[in-house]
Amino acid sequence: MAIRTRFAPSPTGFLHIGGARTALFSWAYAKKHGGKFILRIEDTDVERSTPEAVQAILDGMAWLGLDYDEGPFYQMQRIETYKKVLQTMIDAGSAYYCYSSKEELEVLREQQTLQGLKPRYDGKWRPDASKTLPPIPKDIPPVIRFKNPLTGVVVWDDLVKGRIEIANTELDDLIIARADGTPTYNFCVVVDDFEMGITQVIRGDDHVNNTPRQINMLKALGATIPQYAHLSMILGDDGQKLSKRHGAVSVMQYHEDGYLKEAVLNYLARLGWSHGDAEIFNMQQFCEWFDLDHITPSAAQFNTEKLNWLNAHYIKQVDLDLLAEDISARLGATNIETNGHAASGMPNLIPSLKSVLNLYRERANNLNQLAKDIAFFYQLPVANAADVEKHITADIKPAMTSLCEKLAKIEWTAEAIHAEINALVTSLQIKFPKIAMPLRVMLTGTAQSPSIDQVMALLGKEEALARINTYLNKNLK
RNA sequence: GUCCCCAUCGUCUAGAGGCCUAGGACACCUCCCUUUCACGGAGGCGACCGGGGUUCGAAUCCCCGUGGGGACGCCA
Repeated sequence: MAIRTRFAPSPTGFLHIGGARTALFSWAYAKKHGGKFILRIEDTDVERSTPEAVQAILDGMAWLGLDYDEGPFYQMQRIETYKKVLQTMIDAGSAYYCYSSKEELEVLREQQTLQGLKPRYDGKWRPDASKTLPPIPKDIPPVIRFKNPLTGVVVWDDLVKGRIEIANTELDDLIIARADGTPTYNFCVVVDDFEMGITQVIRGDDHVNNTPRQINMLKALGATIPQYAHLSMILGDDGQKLSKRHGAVSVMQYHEDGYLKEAVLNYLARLGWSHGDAEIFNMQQFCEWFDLDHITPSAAQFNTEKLNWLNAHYIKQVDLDLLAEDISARLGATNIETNGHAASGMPNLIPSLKSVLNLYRERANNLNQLAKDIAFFYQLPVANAADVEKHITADIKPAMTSLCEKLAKIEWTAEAIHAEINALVTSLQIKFPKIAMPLRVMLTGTAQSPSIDQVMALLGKEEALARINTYLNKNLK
């Protein structure tokens, strides 16, 4: 049978890391088996669903490249279908009207909780051959409840957690349509999974408790029961549960925070799933390897350090044109131009972004940091005061002046620059850093950079000498 | 409270009864490289929650604890 999986978020917020991983696993499973991946928006909670949230989810999936074969289907556009099924179930006696008011149910729940019982519907309106139903109140619009079996157990072989067994006595008759006639979550899921021919339901394990109810309804509808795979949750970096109040962020936030989607995908893939010792792999490999057997049933803690490590890897690997495009956008966001125009106060030629990235990508693990680190090529840096004080001292002025004179005459390559500095430190019998460090601070504004000769080569002769002279013209301490 | 789930280095994990003196990765530490900071390379530290079984043999199977989590909505 053809594999059909689905991702079914409710649009009440952005696509967070847990949702993204669920989508990724569902997507990969379909890809692996040559099946279809379906996107379904579960928006039956009209109060909390928003179009912005729908868009945020779509954006998140688009960024990660999680393309779907069918959908997005919106449940609110399928109301007529649900109503038909609802009527069928009432006619068949597998669902019934319930006139218990919200207030009444609340009192019931309170009493049960007080008695240490599991809060549940008492079956007041459940039709039964052996009992007569109370008279129907005029002023209460009824909800529809599913007539859950009273005995027996629901069993399924969870693809990640193994066999799970829940007694029907633990379940009550859940509401499948509200008083206003709109169907509820558990019911819509059942109808949709059935009608959309879903073969594997891969979702968060907060749904484990819904599964027996859904299976019972599926059975009542005469549907084939799909296989279920319940993924455990992802904890925050601090081991705490992720929530709106605590630590949960949109996947798009990772983009803003300087992460490559390749790193996020690879990281997410390894969170709760493994393929032997494989740590670094692309999505094509992932789709080939992916299986449900190697998913850990226990919760996983998010680890930013490891994400950073993967990010560093992919910054080195990613296509240079794409990297330049990304960094250019990040620089542009801070009004730094990189394409041929000189920034204000910096009259000389500027190096190509790609050549700069070629030198700098090796040492970066974050795109924002990378953009920040290379900004000095495109605008005058504001030097770190402590570095200036430490490295640019009056005693280096003669050496620096003489170096500038030499540099002015040479062909501007890293090798030639290096040779000049070397000749200078040799003749003066000083250590290389004695010259390299002040140069670094003068040129880049900081005491950290790649080989200073390579930085200078990229900066260009005029600009490099100009920056050095700015300091030589000052009174140095 | 009731039901369900989970439990290997700090973290992500390998592990399907003997291949385990428990492997890999991130982080951390040391050394090397070096022109600073990184990158990179080589090492190191570091775990089977506890107790009972089953078995010739248990990280692995079973039971009981303990700890953590989830669910108990006219939310999804």
